[in-house]
Amino acid sequence: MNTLLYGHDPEECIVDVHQLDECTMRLYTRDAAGVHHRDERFYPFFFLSQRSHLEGFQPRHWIKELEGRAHYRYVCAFESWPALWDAVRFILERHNRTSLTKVDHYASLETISLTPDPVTQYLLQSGKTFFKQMQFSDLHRLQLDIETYSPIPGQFGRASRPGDRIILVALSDNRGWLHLLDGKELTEQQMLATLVELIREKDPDVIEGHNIYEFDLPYILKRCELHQIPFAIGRDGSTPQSPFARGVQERRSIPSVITEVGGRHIIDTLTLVRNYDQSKRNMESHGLKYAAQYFGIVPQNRTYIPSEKISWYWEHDPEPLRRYAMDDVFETRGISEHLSGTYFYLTQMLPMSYSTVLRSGSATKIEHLLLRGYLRQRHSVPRPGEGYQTMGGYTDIFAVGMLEPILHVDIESLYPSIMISKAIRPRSDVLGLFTSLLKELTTLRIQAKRRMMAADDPQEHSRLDATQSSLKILINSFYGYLGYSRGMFNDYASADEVTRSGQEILRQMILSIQSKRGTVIEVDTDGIFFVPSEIVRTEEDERHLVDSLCRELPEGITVALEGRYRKMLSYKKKNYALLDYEGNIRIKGSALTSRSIERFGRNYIRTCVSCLLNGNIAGLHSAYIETRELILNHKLTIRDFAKVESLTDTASEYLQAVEAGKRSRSAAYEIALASDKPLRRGDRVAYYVTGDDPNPRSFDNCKPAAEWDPNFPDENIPYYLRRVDEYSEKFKPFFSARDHHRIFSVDDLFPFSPQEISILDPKLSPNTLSDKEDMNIKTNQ
DNA sequence: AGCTGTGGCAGGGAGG
DNA sequence: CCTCCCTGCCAC
Repeated sequence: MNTLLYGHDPEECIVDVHQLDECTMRLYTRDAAGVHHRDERFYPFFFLSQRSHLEGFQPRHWIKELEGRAHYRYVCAFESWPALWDAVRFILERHNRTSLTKVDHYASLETISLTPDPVTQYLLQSGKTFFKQMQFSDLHRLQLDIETYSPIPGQFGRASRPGDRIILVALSDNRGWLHLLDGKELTEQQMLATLVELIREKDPDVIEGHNIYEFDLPYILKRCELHQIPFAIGRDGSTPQSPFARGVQERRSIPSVITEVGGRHIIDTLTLVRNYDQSKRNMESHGLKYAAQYFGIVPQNRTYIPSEKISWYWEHDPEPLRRYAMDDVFETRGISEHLSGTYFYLTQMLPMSYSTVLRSGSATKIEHLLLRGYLRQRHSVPRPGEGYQTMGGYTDIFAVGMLEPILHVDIESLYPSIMISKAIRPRSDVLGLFTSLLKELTTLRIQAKRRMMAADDPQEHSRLDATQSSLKILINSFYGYLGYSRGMFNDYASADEVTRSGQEILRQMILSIQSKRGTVIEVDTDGIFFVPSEIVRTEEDERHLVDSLCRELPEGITVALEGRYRKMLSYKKKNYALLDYEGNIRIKGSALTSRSIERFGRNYIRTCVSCLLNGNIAGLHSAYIETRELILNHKLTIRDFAKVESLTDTASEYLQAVEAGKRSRSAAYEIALASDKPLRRGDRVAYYVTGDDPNPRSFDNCKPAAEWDPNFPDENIPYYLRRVDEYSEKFKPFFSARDHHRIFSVDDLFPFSPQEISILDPKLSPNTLSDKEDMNIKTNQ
């Protein structure tokens, strides 16, 4: 089983048609009654996107249409290996190809691409790029950034406009090399040719850039095309490719993302930042400048130039622009240094390329591990099961208000621990790889963590930290995979069993804390916030408490003290704020902190929460008054009151849903549709509300944020004042109705005085946990 | 095209 | 007013 984890070398991957005989399958058939029958014979097989590829092919074969498959719709199974080879030759001749090479590993069971793919082939042939036995610091990484010019004032350079061009190419690498190709000295053709030369000469393993997939590379490629210069930067002399540049996408003209080049890896630091923020969720933007500030890697005397002024600077004062470009690549390197190590080490464990590891989700990674095991053992794989998961984590709230002091305990790796200790796994995993993989990875992680603690060398320490955190990501994905509707090995009943056990353990721990005179405040899935009994005074006492909680839980389940806090503001389930002993405040939950709340609202709520946690009643009232004043006097700018929403649907999906009455019109979509830019999935739209109706239908009283003019501010003042009152409503549970009204209202004849106003005692749920459960049972009946 | 899960809160629109 | 439904965002 060990060998499963040391992947990504040629013999572990089904890379080309010569290894096809590693692939076998069982056929499953469904009869009229819907009952599945398993055909006991094994067949050689491959997968096809179109049945027509085999039209006219004589030898006996089965073609079955797959359900729920995106690219490849048919599986073809042959009774014998010679029949398979006949079919392969037949297809090759029909399509005038000399070789078949598969492209991506997700598809390793279902795909033989008819597109020769030198990129992947080269990646797989070049031992260096497997990263086996390599350390992150051994990688030669090169950072690249281009600046573009447009003769039209205030416009960005566009790759396809002949008058526009690339004016600067900034390069750096992790060995300290910095280089600038300058359009004042070189023509664009010369720059592009030199760029190719430089990359080939430097021979990096990895090329990095911020938004390099969707901006720098496509731009460079387009310019190269115009000048008829091959952008042959691959180690095999190939040009960058999109892994999806195959039939279907080309016809639909979906812009393909460039992610692969022969023998090297292309890494977009924008993807790194997005992935990072997906788990942290506290970044304001994913742009290079903000991210560099966020990670504290801004060079001294950093030059900033707004993008619409680039052309002006180039014409009038190019020197700052050169410094700006160099600062960009320097920051790109810093971000990659910070975030890519984890993916690098993951690539050593998964049968995927570096950039695929970066761009794929966690369930895909688990599936690849399982698939590799099945392929090696020449065993058939199941199809995804139908059904749905019915259960999740247990969440509850037992107290609302201000509480102190606070302990936060959490069960370590709850779901993985349950799956290991109860050997919960997909029933379709007949080889039993799921549990052994999970155990193996957990053991490796514990070892890595132990060695990390012991490591003196800071570099060794950070390497081990990256390793263990990448293992953690994998380990935590096993549970999600069970309930994944498209997972070949999914098993909803097993997923329910995991969550059911989790709920049971958490309830047990709540009772345990209550029996020790602790006041439980809020619980969520695997963690509990509570006020310990008064006899728990020292940190020593706290440790004892945690130890005794641990002893009362089942074997294999451990509890850790996750944090200790001075005060907690408990608002609703999954919504609370914490004040630690250093005076820092952490706010959690979509009701209190959310991107969909306007910035002024977030600031206002944060100020109020801070005042509450610090017992500053006067501060609440002045925050209310000041926020109102800002709105009334047009002191806010568009960045403060614009609402930013992201769009999940395409234009046609939205319009259809509205037409069908399935959803109502929404301001964000209407704004996006009205603009001249095409609406894309995931676009973020910033808009504000206009008019003077405090309760407007926002979709016909809204304007794009970009159209707001500070000289003629037309934001809807009554509406935004109403928002302040709505936000103030959130603090109702903390005061008597009278006090709340006094704090959150404008001064009348008598000026506001915080005297005699006090924060209410917390409202404890009158019932114990067991009462609550009784109630639930009653209401269910 | 890609694609781990459930639970929970808030806001907006539509219709009573 | 209220309720229902939908979406977006967030916690874990």
